[in-house]
Amino acid sequence: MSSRLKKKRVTVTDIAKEAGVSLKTASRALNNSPHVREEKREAVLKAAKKFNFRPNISARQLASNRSYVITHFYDNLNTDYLSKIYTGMQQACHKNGYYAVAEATDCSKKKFIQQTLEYVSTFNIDGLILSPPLCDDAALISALKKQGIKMVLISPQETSDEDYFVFVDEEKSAFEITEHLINIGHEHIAFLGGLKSHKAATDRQKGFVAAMKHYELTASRKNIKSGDFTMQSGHDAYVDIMKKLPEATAIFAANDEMAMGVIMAALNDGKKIPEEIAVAGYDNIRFSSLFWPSLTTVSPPVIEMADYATGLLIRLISGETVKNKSHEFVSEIILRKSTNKKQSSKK
Amino acid sequence: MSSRLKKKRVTVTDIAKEAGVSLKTASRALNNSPHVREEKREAVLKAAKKFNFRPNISARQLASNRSYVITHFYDNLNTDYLSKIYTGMQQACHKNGYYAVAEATDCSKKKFIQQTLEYVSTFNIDGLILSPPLCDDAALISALKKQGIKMVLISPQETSDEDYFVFVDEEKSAFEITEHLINIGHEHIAFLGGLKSHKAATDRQKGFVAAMKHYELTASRKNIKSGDFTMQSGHDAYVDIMKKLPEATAIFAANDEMAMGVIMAALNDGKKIPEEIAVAGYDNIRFSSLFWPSLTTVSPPVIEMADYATGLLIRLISGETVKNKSHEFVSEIILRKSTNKKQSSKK
DNA sequence: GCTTAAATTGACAGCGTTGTCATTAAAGGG
DNA sequence: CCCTTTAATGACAACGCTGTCAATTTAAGC
Repeated sequence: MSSRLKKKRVTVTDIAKEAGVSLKTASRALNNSPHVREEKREAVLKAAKKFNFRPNISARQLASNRSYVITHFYDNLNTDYLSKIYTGMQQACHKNGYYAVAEATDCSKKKFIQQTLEYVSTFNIDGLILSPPLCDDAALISALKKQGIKMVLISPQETSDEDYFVFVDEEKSAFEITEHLINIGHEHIAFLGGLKSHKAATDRQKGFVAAMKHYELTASRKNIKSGDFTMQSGHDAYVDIMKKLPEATAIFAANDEMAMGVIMAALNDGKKIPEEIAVAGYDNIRFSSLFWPSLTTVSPPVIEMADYATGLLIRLISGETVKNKSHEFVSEIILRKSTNKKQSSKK
Repeated sequence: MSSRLKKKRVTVTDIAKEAGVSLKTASRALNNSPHVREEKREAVLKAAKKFNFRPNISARQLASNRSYVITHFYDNLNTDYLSKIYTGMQQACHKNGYYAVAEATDCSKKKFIQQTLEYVSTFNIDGLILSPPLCDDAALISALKKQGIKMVLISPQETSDEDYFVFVDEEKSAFEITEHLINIGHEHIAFLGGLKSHKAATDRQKGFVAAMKHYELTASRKNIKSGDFTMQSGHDAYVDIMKKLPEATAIFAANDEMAMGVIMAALNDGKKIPEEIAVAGYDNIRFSSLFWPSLTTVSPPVIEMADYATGLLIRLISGETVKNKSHEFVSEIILRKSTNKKQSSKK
């Protein structure tokens, strides 16, 4: 019974016939070209809907000499972060008929810049998203620029007014989460920073110091330590902090892993969390909500940032001129069990 | 000076001219067609190399009516797992000139099957990779089959000999890691299982029981508990285990998160790890190596599985007939600090 | 060496879009 | 109401590759 007819694809030609216009007019209408009379546009869109028309992406790519592919280059093992970026890219790509691809690189390799350029030209990539640490590789970026390829950077450390980028105000968020600790009654708060070379870490420290000063609490050598972002270093720092500042009742670590190390050391030390020691982190890694006790932390809106960055990139690719070269995002403070006792508000 | 000549693309025609053959012969040589004389093939490949020829993917897609895109559909928030699958897919895709795409779905939605079918036809997807839980959605799979789309499943719970899939022997790995605990001297080992509905969890339990029996140790209600895969449930289970089986010196949890919960509860309980309580997990989530103490666990070769699955899929797409519909993988046992004391080998 | 079968090769027509450019219709100016 | 300008439209040629099928070459058989 089931006659296996080769299912014919619906093409623009079919739509044009149905709508009683030429192929090209149909194409224009479907691509939001301004040079189409309103009534014809409607007829075309109606026909397209009727036939459930989907343009053939390959044909479009071939004819327009664009790939409709945007690639995110990364050199980063934090899959959590990568997935969020990919999700954001997908969101923006879906809206615009683009493809999102993620590509790992190894920027320590000598040939990586050349390989990247080759990749871009082989696949005729329309645009790039670069995340840390690649977004700070001046040599890579200038090589790409020379090729005339569009790109948008996510959270670069150094910003130039030549580049398009998105970023998040780390200092502000650090201020706010410190403020939260102060508001719930803490006065002796220690900060556990990260590597000096990491701009985000120093920004977070600035925010901490600013908040402490604002509330007339001391922020000095005594309550500012630094780690290397690992859980182990968080553990060690706790021991150190308790030695030098035994009156501390709260610790704010510059990333979640160190915060978890702090929590484990504190538990090991017989302290109750959050009753005796409150702990806050930064980043909202996936594990922060699964951890026990769940971790109060700062959640950067990575998905939104990637979505915005990709949308911006697509506009650039389309030849639009965009005035604002950068866009600021604000992180969310996520209150969880590691600081949440009775919420004795002091405010 | 730099005359902005529009960089001309190298096409198959150029290669053909250089090699002194026809367009079609060049095309054949470049596509490993068997019907080309060796000397001509070499000439073509040499010319391609000389001109650094890269085929235009869009043109190929258009002419061959294939998209060269493979999509991984998932409904899973474990970014860690997803990233590994994507990496494996990328590996296989790179080797074969395909694109890898990852697409989130929500299989609780009514319309999700229809949406999936639409997606596949819109983008003319050549093949699909399905991971849990989608790989066990019979309705989805039969709908896709009806469309004639090729797919390979990753770790399905139920296997049919109609489907192509890759899987990993959970029971065996659970046996091995239990054996490891026994080998380093433990006799009273508790198992912390997961949800009954989760086949992997019951397999892991079977492996545990088998190992215990094999070494003539008891595995009964007393030392088999179950949790719900969360860290909190690991914590609670530890308390329970210590009540019912105070002589326990090792705990094997059916996933890493529960294992971490166990560790935290044990530390809180004043126990030293691994000296007084050894803990092993399962899955090797990213955090397992960052955790402190780092976690002994079972690491399923997800990247390799995805690589293999994708390679298989590409062969199916190419029309190859593959006899072995499934392929088994073996997980690696990763020994870390949470069990590693002196390695008092008993064997 | 001749006939037939098999392997190789190439001419050419698409694939479904978009770009170009010439043509036609509408609008505006006097 | 005619002439000029501007907007709208359509014919047709790309885009770079693969599929089809007929033409040609090579190998095989006797």
